[in-house]
Amino acid sequence: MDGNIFEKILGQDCLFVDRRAFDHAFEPTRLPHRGHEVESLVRNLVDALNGHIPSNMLLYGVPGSGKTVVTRFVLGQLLDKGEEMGQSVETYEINCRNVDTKYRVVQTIASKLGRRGDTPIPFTGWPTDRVLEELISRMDRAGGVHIIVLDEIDNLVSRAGDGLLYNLTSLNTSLRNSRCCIIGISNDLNFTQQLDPRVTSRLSQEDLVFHPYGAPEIQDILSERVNTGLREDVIEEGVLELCSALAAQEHGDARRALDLLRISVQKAEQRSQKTVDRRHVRLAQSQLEYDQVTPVLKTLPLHQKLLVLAIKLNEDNGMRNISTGETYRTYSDACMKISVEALTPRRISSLLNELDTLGIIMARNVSKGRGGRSKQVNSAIPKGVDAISIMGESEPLIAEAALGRYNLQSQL
DNA sequence: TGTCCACTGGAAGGGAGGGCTT
DNA sequence: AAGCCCTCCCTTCCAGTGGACA
Repeated sequence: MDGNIFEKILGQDCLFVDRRAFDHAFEPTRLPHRGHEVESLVRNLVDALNGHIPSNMLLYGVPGSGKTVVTRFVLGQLLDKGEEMGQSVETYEINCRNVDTKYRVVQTIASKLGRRGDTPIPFTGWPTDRVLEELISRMDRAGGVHIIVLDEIDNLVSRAGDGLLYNLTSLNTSLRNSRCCIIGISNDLNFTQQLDPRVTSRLSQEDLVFHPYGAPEIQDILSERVNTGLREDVIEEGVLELCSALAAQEHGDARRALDLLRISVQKAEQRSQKTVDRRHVRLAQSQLEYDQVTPVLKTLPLHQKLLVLAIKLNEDNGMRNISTGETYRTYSDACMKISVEALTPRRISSLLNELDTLGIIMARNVSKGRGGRSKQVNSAIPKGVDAISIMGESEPLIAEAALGRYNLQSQL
């Protein structure tokens, strides 16, 4: 081969000026169409600078409606101002999708407050109350105002209950030398229904609803990022409109629009084209659908994979709206073929709910009268994903065996 | 109006695995 | 080493449910 293999790509014209402008974690300096929300947060959090305790807040809105980015933006400015004024303000952002138990949330915050010489708090082992006590003493030691942001708080409550929120919202009664404020961010408007009324009244002293972006608003956000992230005149007419319209269909998700645009630009680059047109957006759309599902599938535990396989198998045989019972029969059949003990129907019912939450299947409860009550299950997996992709490349024989095309037992 | 079906989903608890304390 | 605490994954039990049907 002539020359270095990287040279060909390195020499290519790049359409991006700054790729980070399309990152989900990118923090823009302007937040179009979120002025009202920024102001509400600022009006409340300014108390932290005056030495008072800001009200606890709950921010609601569909995914990609700017809740997290607005909160980060405001807290960033708050920290700057606090430093300038010599007011001690600490902020903690916890994503409750990753940190989803009472112990871990408290442990994460307390560890962030740790200093050299402190006993490190283990990931597990201590009684939760002890970690909570440690948190209180470390907060008091640091002093000032502590603002705890619990992103995807609905996820925490559905997994771990509202015990933690009870503790956190009553921290101020135990703190002597510092003050604490909670900002909960939720995708689910009705999640407070799962809470004890006492927790609800303390937590949602102020509610802020982020309405989904409409297509024109998403278009403004995209234009902003195009100016920062791309070369001039790269985007052809109609591209931003299409990205915005597609994302607006998906409940006004601005992140989705940014992903679409970023991948569209990459598609144009891969083809050594100097501009991005609507065909690139269509290509990006189908890649996004594929990419959304396959990494999630790969990380699923074996029984969930088998469950997805069972649903897919039924669908390949022309079935739609498959009942829980039918899904279970196909699943346990597949388990038998690979000599794995099937889980109980109760467990499978829960796993179907989990797969529904992950967006891998669509399940809804229906009653067929005397035919009983059940779920109607359909897969949400794009057509191009086959059994091998579901089971993962490392387990092709298991996939073949589960489909009955290969005898695993003869190999055991 | 009551019965019945095929489940759903809450509650309780077992057991494995991991870590800390005494 | 024993005892304790925590999470995670799972089972078992069972009351509850929506709507067709007799």
